[in-house]
Amino acid sequence: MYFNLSTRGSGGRRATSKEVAAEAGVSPATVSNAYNRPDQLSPALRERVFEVARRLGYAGPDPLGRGLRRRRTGAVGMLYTDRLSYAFADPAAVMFLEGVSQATEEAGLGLLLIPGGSLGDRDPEAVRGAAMDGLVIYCMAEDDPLVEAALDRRLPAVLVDQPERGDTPSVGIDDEGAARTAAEHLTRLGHRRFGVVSLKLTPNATGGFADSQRREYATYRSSRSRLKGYATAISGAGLSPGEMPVYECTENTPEDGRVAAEAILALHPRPTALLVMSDQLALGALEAARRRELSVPEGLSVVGFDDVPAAARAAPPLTTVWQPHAEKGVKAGRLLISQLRGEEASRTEVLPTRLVLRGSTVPPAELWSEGGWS
Amino acid sequence: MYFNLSTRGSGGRRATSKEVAAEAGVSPATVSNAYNRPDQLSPALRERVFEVARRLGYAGPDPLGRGLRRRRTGAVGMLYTDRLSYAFADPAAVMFLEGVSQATEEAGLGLLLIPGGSLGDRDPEAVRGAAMDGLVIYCMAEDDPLVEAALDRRLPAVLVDQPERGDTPSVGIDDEGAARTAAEHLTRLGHRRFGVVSLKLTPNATGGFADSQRREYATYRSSRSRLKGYATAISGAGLSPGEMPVYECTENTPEDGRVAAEAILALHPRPTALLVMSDQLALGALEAARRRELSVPEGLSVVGFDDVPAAARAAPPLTTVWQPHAEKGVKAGRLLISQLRGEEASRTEVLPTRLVLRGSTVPPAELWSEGGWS
DNA sequence: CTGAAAGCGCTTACAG
DNA sequence: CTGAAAGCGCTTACAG
Repeated sequence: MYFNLSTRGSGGRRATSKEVAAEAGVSPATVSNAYNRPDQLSPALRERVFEVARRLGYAGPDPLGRGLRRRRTGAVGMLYTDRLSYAFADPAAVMFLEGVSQATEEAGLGLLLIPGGSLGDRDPEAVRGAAMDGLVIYCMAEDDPLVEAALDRRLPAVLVDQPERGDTPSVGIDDEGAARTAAEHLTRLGHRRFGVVSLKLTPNATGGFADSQRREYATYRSSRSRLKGYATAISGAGLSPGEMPVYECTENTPEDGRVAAEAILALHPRPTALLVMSDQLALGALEAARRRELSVPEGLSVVGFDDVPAAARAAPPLTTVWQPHAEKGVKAGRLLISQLRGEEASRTEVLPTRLVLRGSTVPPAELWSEGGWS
Repeated sequence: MYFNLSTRGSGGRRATSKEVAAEAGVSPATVSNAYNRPDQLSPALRERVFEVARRLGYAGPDPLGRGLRRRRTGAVGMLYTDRLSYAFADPAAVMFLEGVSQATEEAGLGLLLIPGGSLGDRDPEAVRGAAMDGLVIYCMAEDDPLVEAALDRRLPAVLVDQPERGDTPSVGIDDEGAARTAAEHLTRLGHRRFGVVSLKLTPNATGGFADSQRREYATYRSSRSRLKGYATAISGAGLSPGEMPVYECTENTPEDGRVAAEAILALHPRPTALLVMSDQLALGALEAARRRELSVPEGLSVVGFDDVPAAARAAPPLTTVWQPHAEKGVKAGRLLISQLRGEEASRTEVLPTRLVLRGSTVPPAELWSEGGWS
């Protein structure tokens, strides 16, 4: 035995297939065959190879050597908008990941979460250096340099909730249509004064009211499309969307939603309805109303987006736009896997959404006294 | 230009550093230096190399080639109890992952989620073949073959919520003590008849009431320790823990918790208090009580475990054992990273827990009529 | 500041 | 059923 058999990582040097071969008196090819093509050698010889491997502490072919030779890694990557750790704080992203992981696990693939660096300086090093066979690009800003870097890898890829790019397959929803439906629900109830609690419009968002130029040039497609959908509904009701206050949040958390809603509710005249781009934010908006002792829905209607589990359990239960997060993940994963298998994948999948009516929306109080709705 | 410049993955063959070198009229070492050691060549030459690289569609050193040569991948692995996709459905696991990803992202490392295969036949292939520099082993059964396979890799590793093994560092909580405290809270309130809604005791659990042997030989340490803690408290109150019904769930979901609680609440005499091993399960227990029109806490006390966000928002708010999930993840991640850096890591970290008293526990109804507690 | 050589650990035709 | 040879793409001393 000519090497160190320490029991733990850092210290211990692992045996190689070559060493196992030498010790077993066979060629490296035979060791490889023992692991990869059992039919290529006698069971007895195979057992002998394994026996020697066990003795030398050889745990099977090194993934890097094998990967280099075979030109694949057995893992797919995942690129997310924000710092990775934020993804786990966002229920919608978690459901999406659940779907992706279901697809990759079915295929026996690992799922590599790629670090994006801090938001200020997105560092493309990690995406350039990630060992993966393909990747899912989720919710990134159109001008995020990481998208460029990722696409430059020329790996099979799937874009999710992003604009099409080249011939890369994509999956998403009709954000604009869904947002329009949500806003139309409110205009039909008779609301005339709206406020929008918005997700980030650009990666470097600082938060606060967004002017019309900022709204127009949002680089997150979902945010831009939803804004457009809200505006279309407002215009359709004969109102002017330009005057509608849009407060931009920097994080998709109830805290940010609360702050945004507080700012909007301090306006005069006060909006009677809030269009909120996510349920996480909407949960915060409910809290803001509570703090102002403004009851929802009587004094304020709120409509969210996503239909995360907490939406139904909120007080009051939230009217919101349902979208199939997990299914989106499964679809994205499968689309990627079929590319890995060399199958021709469909180009674009647009998944359905649905407005879910719950307890957070009613006609505005003004109409009650007019007797128009009672 | 002597090769194919397709824009998408599957089809396009990527250029190699060798080809870039040839085209630029330099050696491969110089190309490597352009990417890895800018100080080793003139800015002008470096720019020329990049220019050629761009033209040929070379996106930087291939991670596999580089990884093999450098003997590291830039990613750490994560092994989870169950199918990967279940992890995303478990809020406690998600918070743990949030912590791990925070630590890995700080270090610029990827996080590779390793597929475990279906539960019936755990397939160690993926853990043998995963390209990673180290790994976190989270909540696995003691006899899960994947743990063996993972440790055989002799990579730096951290065990979480699992028994110590060799000199691998570990992080966890005092499950037994925390469970005892939870149960003592109920015995002190005067409860005498308990039921336990248990997490899985072994990987192949089929669900249902668990006899004493099964309880004793549970291979999930957390489950076994919590059972022991409950039993110690019960004994301490002069009662016999052996008679206490323990219903084992197969998944950590509200649905499973509901089914378990329904089975326990159908017993005669009916327990006045439920010791539940997770908040997810406890949420289901609340639902079971609701369906029986048994009000909590008046007719039934319930104490959970984990203190996930939904626990505080439940009706009634859940008395439960808080534990620092995210911090556990951060600690595990950092412990792993310090090993990767060759630093000597501490062996074991036991994080604090705390019983959080909320609205789901009161003295048993029997005592009220006796006037002992009013 | 640049290049030639060796080698990271493996697998795959191919020849026997 | 087994082995010798080539090579996957890169980086690192080392020599100049």
